[in-house]
Amino acid sequence: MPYWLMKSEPDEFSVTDLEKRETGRWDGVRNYQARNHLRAMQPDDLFLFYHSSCPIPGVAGIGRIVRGAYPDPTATDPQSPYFDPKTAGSGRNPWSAVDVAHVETFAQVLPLTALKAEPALAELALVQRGSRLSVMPVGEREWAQILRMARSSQAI
DNA sequence: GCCAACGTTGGC
DNA sequence: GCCAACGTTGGC
Repeated sequence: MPYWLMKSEPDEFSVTDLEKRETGRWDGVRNYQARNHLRAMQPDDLFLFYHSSCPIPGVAGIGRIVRGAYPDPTATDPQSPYFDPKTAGSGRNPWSAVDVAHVETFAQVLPLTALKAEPALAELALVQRGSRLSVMPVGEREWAQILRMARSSQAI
């Protein structure tokens, strides 16, 4: 089963927000590469919930896909901050959303700095120079490594 | 707030 | 189809 990582600004939508609501819709992705990853997701796939553009960027918890990709309604909703006029005018919606459920909130965020410092994670797309991709696959070995790191940082 | 890196747009 | 200009992402 594939694993994923998805970025969100915690001011907008954090792992604790997801925890409170239990489920949510992951929408607003407006990059084709990221969208293609969304479309590859299947129910029960797990993902790392990454907090970006915040005091401590890093992996904050785990979520699970509960519904595979479907047309992103925010693209055609003029009230949405993710409204895409081009999509709305075209009658065809190229953007995708998935539904997600909360699995776990880490006691502490596993910071990006720790991920970058770990040689076993050198291949991770997240730590590549200049990577801005907001939805990306995570290899099984990397997944296991990141969970180990998250667990051990909680034990401190 | 700065800036590097990247994606997108639009003139030609 | 090229490529400069612009906008966005996201760490620092």
